[in-house]
Amino acid sequence: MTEELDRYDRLILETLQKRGRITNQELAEAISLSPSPCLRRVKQMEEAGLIDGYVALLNARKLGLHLMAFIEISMDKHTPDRFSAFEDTIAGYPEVLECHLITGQSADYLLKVIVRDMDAYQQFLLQKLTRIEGVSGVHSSFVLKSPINSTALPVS
Amino acid sequence: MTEELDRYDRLILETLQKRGRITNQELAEAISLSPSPCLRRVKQMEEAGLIDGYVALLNARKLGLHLMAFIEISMDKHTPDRFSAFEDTIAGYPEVLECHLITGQSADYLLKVIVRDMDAYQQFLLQKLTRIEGVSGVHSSFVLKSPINSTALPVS
DNA sequence: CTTGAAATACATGCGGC
DNA sequence: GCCGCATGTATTTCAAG
Repeated sequence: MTEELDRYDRLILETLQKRGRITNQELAEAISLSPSPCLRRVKQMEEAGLIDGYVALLNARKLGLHLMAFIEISMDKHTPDRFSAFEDTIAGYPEVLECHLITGQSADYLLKVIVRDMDAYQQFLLQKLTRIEGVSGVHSSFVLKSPINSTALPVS
Repeated sequence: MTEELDRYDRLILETLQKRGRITNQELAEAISLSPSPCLRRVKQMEEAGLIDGYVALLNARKLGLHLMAFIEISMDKHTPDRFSAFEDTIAGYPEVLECHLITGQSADYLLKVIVRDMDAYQQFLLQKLTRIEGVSGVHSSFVLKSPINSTALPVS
C-alpha cells in the first residue's frame, strides 16, 4: 500500500474494471505479462484494499426498473442523531442505490433512486421518504438519459 | 426474456451483484441448487442481457481520489447538436463517472465527478468543463460522506 | 520475471429421475 | 424441470533458471 503503482498495476486495474471475470491467463496476456507475476499483483492489490470487490452489473430496463431519479433532501435540524437515524432508515430501502451527504445551501443529502415507474416512485416518496423524521424538504430530478454511467475510476 | 424470473433466478442475480467472481459451484451451493441448472440459468440471463457484465470495484481513497462532487450543469440552448457535442466532449474526461440528462428547471445535466483534490477539481472546472461550448452555468455539491454507495439493483 | 510441470478445481455435457 | 457423475479443460501454484 505504501508502494506506488507501476504501469502493470495500472493496466491490471483498468482491465479488471471493465472485465471483472477475466481469467488470470487472459489478463496476463492482455497486459503482456506472464500469468505468475500477474496473479501475484492482483492478489497484492486485493490484499491492500485497492480492489474492493467484484460485482455483476445488471440491466435496469430488463429488470423493469424504468425510472431513475436523483432526490435532494433537506433536514430540519442538523444534529448527529437526526442524520444517523435518517441514514439507518434509508439503508433499508432497496430502491436507494446511493446516499450522499453533500455540501450546499439548499440540500443535505443527495439520493440516487431507481424504481419501476411513477407509481412506485410516488409510493416511495409518500410512504417511505417523506415519513422519515427530520426530512423537511425534497426535490426530485428524473433521469431522461445517461450518456455516461460507469463504475470505473481513473487510475493514474 | 419473455420469461419471468423465478426464485432461483433472483437468488442468482442477488448473489452475483455482491460476488461477481464467485465460481459456479459456490454459487450453486449458495442458492441450494446443483451446478448444472445453476450455470444454465446464469448463461441464459447473460444471453438475455439481464446481466450487463462483471467489473471490479476499486477503492477511491486508496487510489488517492479524495474528492467526489456532483455538478449541475445548465446549457444555453436546448438544441440536439449542443447536447451531443457536450456529451461527446465529456465522454473523454476520465474524472466524469456519470452524466445524466435530467428534468428540472435549473439544470440540464447532473455529473458525478471524482478527482484527487480541490486543485484537480479547479483544474477540471476551469480547463475542461466551463470551456465546453454551450455550458452556461455550473453548480457544485461536494460529497462529505456516502453512507450508501451500491451498484446493486433491487431484483424482485 | 519467465518457463514448465503438477495438482487442483472448475465448467460442461450426459444419462437417470 | 433437477440431480449427480464423469470427463476434459483451465487454472493456480510451485519449483528452477
